Amino acid sequence: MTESIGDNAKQQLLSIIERIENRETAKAEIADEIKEIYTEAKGVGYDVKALRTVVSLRKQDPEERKARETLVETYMQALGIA
Amino acid sequence: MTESIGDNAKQQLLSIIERIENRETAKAEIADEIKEIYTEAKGVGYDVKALRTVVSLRKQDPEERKARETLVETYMQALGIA
Amino acid sequence: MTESIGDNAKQQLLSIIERIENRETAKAEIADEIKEIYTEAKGVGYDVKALRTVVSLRKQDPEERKARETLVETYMQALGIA
Amino acid sequence: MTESIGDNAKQQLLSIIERIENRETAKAEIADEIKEIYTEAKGVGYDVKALRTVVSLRKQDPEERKARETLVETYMQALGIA
DNA sequence: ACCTCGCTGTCAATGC
DNA sequence: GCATTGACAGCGAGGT
Repeated sequence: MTESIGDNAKQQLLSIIERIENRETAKAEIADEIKEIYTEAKGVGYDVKALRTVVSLRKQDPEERKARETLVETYMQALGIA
Repeated sequence: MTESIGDNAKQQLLSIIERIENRETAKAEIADEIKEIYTEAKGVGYDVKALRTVVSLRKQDPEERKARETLVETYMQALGIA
Repeated sequence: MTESIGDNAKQQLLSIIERIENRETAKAEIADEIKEIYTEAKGVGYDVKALRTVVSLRKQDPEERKARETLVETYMQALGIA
Repeated sequence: MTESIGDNAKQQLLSIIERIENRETAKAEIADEIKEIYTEAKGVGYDVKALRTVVSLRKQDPEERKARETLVETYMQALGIA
């Protein structure tokens, strides 16, 4: 026997770790790209925070969104806040 | 010499750590209380997520809030979303 | 009947919101105190990040901690990292 | 004039938003892949939490890591914790 | 169905 | 003052 179970285990572990690291690198790169787009947008006059809100709103189901918005307004009015 | 510098240092470090832990415990208790209030509110029919939104809105400066809201709407309309 | 259901509901909602805000204020104060302690410690030469690690380690169950640490070391050695 | 400034602005905004959404989608897909790898590893007997720790440790600069670790141990020993 | 835990996004603090 | 980094809270998934 030229190869022990231990070696196989090591290979397997290494493979798992490297696959994860590989994907994490890719993810980090994309995160950077997103950041760059926001920075660029800011450079031409957009409000980054508002843009983030827009992106977030577009992600949500319109029905759900409307429903919750109404509820929030109801609560706000009950508290005497326009 | 009955007391070394090391002992003083240990005492100082211990004091720091214990003060931090003491405050963290207090903080965690309050966090639990907040959670309980939300749970209780949910029990009598309130929508927790909407309540959180209300609390969050009340925290913000009304002027700022209004301004950003307007901006978001402008963006949304430009995108053809009511 | 001098009071409508609506008024009761308003009172209830206001009570909930105010209780939450009250606790959140208390929580924020404690968070500030914790921050101050770290700042003070930094001022007398402690490494804040290391202190945070110590606080975090002390929070964990020693048994659990030891077990996981061993496992991590096993993995690290399999990967050829001391 | 067949095209107003407003239209250009709309196009620009739409472009920004779509580019962001596009990258966010890609990022979410990768995050899913990472999750899958962990799940798979768990299926063949690995401790997911320990794996995460390993990945995290490998990310850090060895020098820095060693230095801070030493500091943490110093503090721990001063507190009488092995 | 609850509850814990990890992930993500937000916010504030710090360094350049 | 801006950009980066780290702490923190909210959200969602998965396990019990």
